[in-house]
Amino acid sequence: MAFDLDAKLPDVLAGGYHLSTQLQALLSHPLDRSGQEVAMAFSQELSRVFEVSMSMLNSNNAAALEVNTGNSTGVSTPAKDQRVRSDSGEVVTPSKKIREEGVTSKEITPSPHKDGYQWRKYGQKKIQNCKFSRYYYKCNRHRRCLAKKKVQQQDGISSSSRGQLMLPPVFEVTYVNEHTCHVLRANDAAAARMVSPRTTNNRRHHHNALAGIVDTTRSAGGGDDLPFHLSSPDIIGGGTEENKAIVSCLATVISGGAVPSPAEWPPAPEASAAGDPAAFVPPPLPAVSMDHGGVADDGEMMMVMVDDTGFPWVPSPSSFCPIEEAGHDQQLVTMSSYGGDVHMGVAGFPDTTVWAQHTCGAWRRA
DNA sequence: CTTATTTGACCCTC
DNA sequence: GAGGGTCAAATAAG
Repeated sequence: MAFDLDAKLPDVLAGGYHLSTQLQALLSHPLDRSGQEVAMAFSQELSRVFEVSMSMLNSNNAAALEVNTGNSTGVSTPAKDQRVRSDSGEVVTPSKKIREEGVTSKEITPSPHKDGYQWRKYGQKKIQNCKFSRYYYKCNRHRRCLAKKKVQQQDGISSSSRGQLMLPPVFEVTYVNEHTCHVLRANDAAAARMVSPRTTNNRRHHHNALAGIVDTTRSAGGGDDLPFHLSSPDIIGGGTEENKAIVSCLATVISGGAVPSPAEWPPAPEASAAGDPAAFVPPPLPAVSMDHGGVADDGEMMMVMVDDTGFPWVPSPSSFCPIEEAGHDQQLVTMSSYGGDVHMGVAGFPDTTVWAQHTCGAWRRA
């Protein structure tokens, strides 16, 4: 497959899809030597498709995407989003509604809704010279999350010019603003705990946290309306002693510091409850680092951690649950990935002694 | 009843 | 006035 220098990304991807289909057909029955060679050739071409696509995306997003705005001129996104100077000299974008927003990324995808977030549609607009309407979505994980996205089905690439093949619809997804929902939700969880630190609800959450289940129930107490802003990462400190303790616990774990040996660990709560004397075996320390963390101006705790793959972790809604056991008021913090299906628990005493941490959704015992 | 979606109206910029 | 983005009342769905 030769790559036309003027090729548009959707065309390159369409070609890749075509190759993939042919390769699948080829692999559907046993291959002789020549068949293997053909399959290898297809595979190499597919690799090139990915290389070229990545290159186009990385080198020049606007030009590479050739966002089809309908005029088919091949001209990249107009200067609408370019910043200009206002009368006061302030650098702003022309549109008031876009002034405080920024396009964070664009992508071409056949599945515009599978990005790990929950979105609420708030508008639909027929765009001039576009065959398909444009859809507008806001992040639905938190009412005050600023993230939005626009989804525009691409014209003219639902069927291949290369012939017989009918391709699935392809969408251009434009993401606007970074997600703030993870921080807002962390704040909600902390606020809920501050409001009612010893309720049966918390006990239920405690159980869920131990089981690695993310309770997606909205936090009570009108947390959505709490004032919040993320300060710089150096804000650790301040706030309640409890919050300080939790932050300190996490910092200890993250830094790989004074974690007790397994022999020093107390039994897992559920092991105690079940009368099971089995040892509580900790998993290896995950390679994580504190990205943001500390106590906000209003005294609420927050944190965002990033693991060695750059994946962010945030406190789940079931975080910060007290464990009243053996006379200790232990704190359990469950960190949750955005996907909600992988968890890491960090627990400790208010005296900042970290006694356990865990990955992969459940407290594991030998 | 609550939540999500639809869709016409409105706002803003060019 | 055109065009794109957002709002919000009406409607649908669970």
